[in-house]
Amino acid sequence: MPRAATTSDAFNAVAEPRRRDILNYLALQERAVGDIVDSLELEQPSVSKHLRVLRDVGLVHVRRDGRRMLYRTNAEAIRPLHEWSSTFERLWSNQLLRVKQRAELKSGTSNNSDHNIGQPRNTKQPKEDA
Amino acid sequence: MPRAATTSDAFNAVAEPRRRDILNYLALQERAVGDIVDSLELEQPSVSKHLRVLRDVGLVHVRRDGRRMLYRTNAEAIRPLHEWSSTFERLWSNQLLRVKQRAELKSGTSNNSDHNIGQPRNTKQPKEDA
DNA sequence: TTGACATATTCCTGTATGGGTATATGTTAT
DNA sequence: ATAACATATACCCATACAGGAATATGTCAA
Repeated sequence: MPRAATTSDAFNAVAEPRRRDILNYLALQERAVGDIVDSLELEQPSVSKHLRVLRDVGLVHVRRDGRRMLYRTNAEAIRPLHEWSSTFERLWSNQLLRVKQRAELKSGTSNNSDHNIGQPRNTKQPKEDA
Repeated sequence: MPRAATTSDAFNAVAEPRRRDILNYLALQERAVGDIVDSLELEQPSVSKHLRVLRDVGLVHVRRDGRRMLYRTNAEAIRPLHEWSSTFERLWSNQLLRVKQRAELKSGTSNNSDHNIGQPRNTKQPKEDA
């Protein structure tokens, strides 16, 4: 099986840098395709294709204005991504803290006691190691 | 050109659901490959391959323990993802707010005044529309 | 209707997957 | 040295890109 479709979810859609650029660009104002082409310096067909993907995943909204199509980022659709990454937020604080502590007191006192993100499905806790 | 390599950055690496599962699993404790295999119910070679990708992107740390390899999530490497998605945080609040406002007062008073994420490169502002 | 303008879609192609299976590499125990 | 255990790599394959070029679709203007 190849990689999952870019249209399968926000994670896959956003993996492409140009699409992130587009989302940034469309975050505050709705814009016409031509504006994206000019501003991001991409080929028009390329932009249309990227927009197609973003649209399929719900990352952008579209509206017709005469002959133009106005796109705008749908921030809501980015939330899952943000929430998933937030799961690790406190971890990197801890990790930095740990490094600090190790540097200050040169004794090996490890503190391990975070929260939920542990076992996903089976919850089949092996030995343990830290 | 096909899609960018999964090892090109965290965004691409994390696009694969199994890899996110693995990162979740390795978030709190370092674990041996076999434990991941058992817990996530994946084939061993598959897990090794995913770990290879995660390792190349710096999303996990490895350490040898006898014949076992102990992996652990490197939360730091997830930050870029979190920061990018955070850019849109206030937007979805605003969008929800807007919907609310529209529902309450049925007059069309749009408020547009966010922050930076607008033009990426050229800064070629078209008309305006909200 | 015809043409200009704006955007979308189609076709073609090289390539990097991810899964499955088999096998190589590395480490410990006997 | 040999076998068992733990992981990593190598192969093979079907597939979904993403870019480029050409063309189709849709809308407004004259």
